[in-house]
Amino acid sequence: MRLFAKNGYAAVSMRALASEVGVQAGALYNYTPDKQTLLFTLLCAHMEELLEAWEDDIGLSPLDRLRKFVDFHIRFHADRPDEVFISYMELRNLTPENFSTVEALRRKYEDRLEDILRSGAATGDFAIADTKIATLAVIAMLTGVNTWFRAGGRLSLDQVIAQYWDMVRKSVMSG
Amino acid sequence: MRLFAKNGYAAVSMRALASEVGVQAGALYNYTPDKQTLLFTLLCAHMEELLEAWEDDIGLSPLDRLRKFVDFHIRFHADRPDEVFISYMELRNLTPENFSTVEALRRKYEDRLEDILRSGAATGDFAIADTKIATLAVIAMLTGVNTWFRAGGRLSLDQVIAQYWDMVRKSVMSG
DNA sequence: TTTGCCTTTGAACGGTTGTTCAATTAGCCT
DNA sequence: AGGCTAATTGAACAACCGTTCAAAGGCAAA
Repeated sequence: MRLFAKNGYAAVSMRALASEVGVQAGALYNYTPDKQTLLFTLLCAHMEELLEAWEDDIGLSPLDRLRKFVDFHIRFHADRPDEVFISYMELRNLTPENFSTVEALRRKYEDRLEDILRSGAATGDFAIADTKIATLAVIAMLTGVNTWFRAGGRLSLDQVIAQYWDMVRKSVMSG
Repeated sequence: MRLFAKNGYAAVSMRALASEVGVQAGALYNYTPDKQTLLFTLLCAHMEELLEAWEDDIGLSPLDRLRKFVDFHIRFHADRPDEVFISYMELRNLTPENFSTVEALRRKYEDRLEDILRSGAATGDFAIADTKIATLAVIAMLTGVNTWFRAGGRLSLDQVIAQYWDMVRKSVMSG
């Protein structure tokens, strides 16, 4: 993960991966059939961990569910910068079938957010023209945190989350 | 641009680039000292075109300036999917010096938006806790359009811009 | 201590990489 | 037509790529 994130999948050789774990290149083939499958496995594991970690609470109001989602998404992604970076940058290095699998997992995650936005739109708590677009807009905004946030910087993660929540909340609210 | 966007910088050989323009690999070295500089030149040109294309109008209200920015950003980026893709994905393939140069251009562009947000915050039109964060949040949200928008899809670009403008406007507005 | 199995090595495979360069070609000026 | 310059070729370079595999090594059970 570290090597892929820093240098890119194509630029990391099996020999470099092997030397990172103190082994010769050939030995890696006891653990993965090829390099492509290794990337696929890493991306799948990350997406499944993401899906498993998110727990919705449909007893809450749409607004509270959304707040919880924003908090969860930023925290989960901030904890895993390498995994997030790879799963956005290296999708094109997957075979078409593997890409479809990972993309389906991502869409499944997006659906979690769209559910919240739809329910809020239904109750009139939210004013959203198109929930699919709003979903993608919010996720892009939240995931963007990873491109600049560094622990120990000017702002704490809590402060960052507070402001993002403020913006997300207003962006979907009616009135 | 097309090849880099589709396959990634590292996966495109000089021979592939040459054959795309109907020439042998050696001939490319009359136009670039090396592959790395070619990428750098492309990224620089794109960022400079972006900066040159944006024209602010400080005579307008902060809200109108922001509306104009949203419209401009989405349109400019939707017109250049390859360039945008590359300039987000291939930054790590630049040497440190080249990376700094491109990053400086990007920051310069972000400053254009932050100027607007700051002026709106100063007049009280906007309610923004931290203009730097708001800048990055808005740009991430707008640039995200490129990951899914395709001309001829369910929504026209005008419709997309309208909804993004609605969300951006609300996210920075007071009240 | 020996057996048997699983892991690792290290060399080798054919192919591709970015880059260089002498030799050739192309195109324009006189 | 001849001559000069600039562009292009095609071969060559050393280095590295993902992957394979016979040989060697490590280690627990008998």
